[in-house]
Amino acid sequence: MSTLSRKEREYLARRDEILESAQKLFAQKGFFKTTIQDIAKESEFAIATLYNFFKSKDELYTALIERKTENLFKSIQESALNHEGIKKIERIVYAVLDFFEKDKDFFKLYVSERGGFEWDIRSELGETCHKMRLQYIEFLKSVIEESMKRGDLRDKNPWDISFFLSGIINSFIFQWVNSPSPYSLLDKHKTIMELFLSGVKRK
Amino acid sequence: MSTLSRKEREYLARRDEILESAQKLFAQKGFFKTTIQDIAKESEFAIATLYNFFKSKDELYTALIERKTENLFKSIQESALNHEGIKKIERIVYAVLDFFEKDKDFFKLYVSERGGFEWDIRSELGETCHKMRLQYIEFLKSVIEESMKRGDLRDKNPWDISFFLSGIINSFIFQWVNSPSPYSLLDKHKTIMELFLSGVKRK
DNA sequence: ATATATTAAGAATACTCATTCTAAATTAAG
DNA sequence: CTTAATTTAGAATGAGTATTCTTAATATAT
Repeated sequence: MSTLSRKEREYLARRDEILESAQKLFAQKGFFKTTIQDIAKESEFAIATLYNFFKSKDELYTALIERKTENLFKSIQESALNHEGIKKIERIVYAVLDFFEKDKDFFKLYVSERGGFEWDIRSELGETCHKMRLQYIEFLKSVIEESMKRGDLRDKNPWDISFFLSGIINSFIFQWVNSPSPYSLLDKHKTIMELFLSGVKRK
Repeated sequence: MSTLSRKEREYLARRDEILESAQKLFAQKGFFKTTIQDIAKESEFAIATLYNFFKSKDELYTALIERKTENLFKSIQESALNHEGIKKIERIVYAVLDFFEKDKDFFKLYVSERGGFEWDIRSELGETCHKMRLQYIEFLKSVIEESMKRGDLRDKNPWDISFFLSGIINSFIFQWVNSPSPYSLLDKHKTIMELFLSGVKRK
């Protein structure tokens, strides 16, 4: 039995429905071309009702990105527990692929906001996204440094390697999101690790 | 002596000025938050004058992206001439880095449009960008296949390797664009090639 | 120098929304 | 059942801004 009353649970369930509808539309058409009316229709709530849940369109969007980004980081960190060295990196890569495989739409928002190019530098959302992105890269860096200390990886600038790894992952997700023929993203896990570790040169 | 009349040359020069001003603003604030008035002020032309050069804001933006993207591909292809195998790949990577080092603002637009997430699926701009992106990846793929045939690279799915390579390049440019401390992007050329060829695993 | 075409400035137009308001309908609670 | 709160539909409001129009100024060409 939950500690929340039925009313509270229903409130949160409705809020989630709105967020999911909004995400679908934002991923399809982008922030600016998605209207509140679109979201109202998709979620089957009245416009005025949406404003009972969120103060503004911006707040709705921010809530959406923040919630999911937090989930992503939580998954990544959990997946890394109880593993060390290269195995730990492998678990992280798997967790990222798994997360986006289950939530393709979110990837579109995630990369759209990466760097916050569509936002004023001082926008609140830009700040939040930027912070989370740093948090992610910081974590990657710490894991990579650990692996270098263990002697699993060559000694190189750990920042470079973090960007290298996230770059590979993103480009494979990107390819998958845009591919017309559906396949499982997780199938690319092995390929990604192999390329990351050994590159493409013939020995 | 050019084949164009002075008038024509001046016309094109003005057009270029507008495009450069627009690029600066679009890179700073994004497409939707940049107004025609902003562009008029920045370029020091009147609003009505802008409409003598471009039918609409969309057309201006499209012209901008297309022109530069074409330049990028031209540079890449030229740089690859008279080289073979890994050396050829190295020249291509260098050309990309060099291009964006000289035109940081354009990178922001380029990645914002990659995949066209901010656009309706049927938008004309989305189409064009998508075509050019394919053209780029096709070229990369052909060069990589060539290298595999020569025995320089291991035999793998050439699509995967193309995305791998473009992913590495993009992530290093991305890092550079967002970095507060300025450094030369070209300095990363060696690192990129090394990672691409040999990965990070300790031998 | 005069006629023609181009450019400028900014007002006028026309839309598209985000957000708020209103009054009726629905639901929950006592 | 009655009262209070929530939800709804859709109209009203109010910004913002792309695009066009008008008229004056400027440059170009003959």
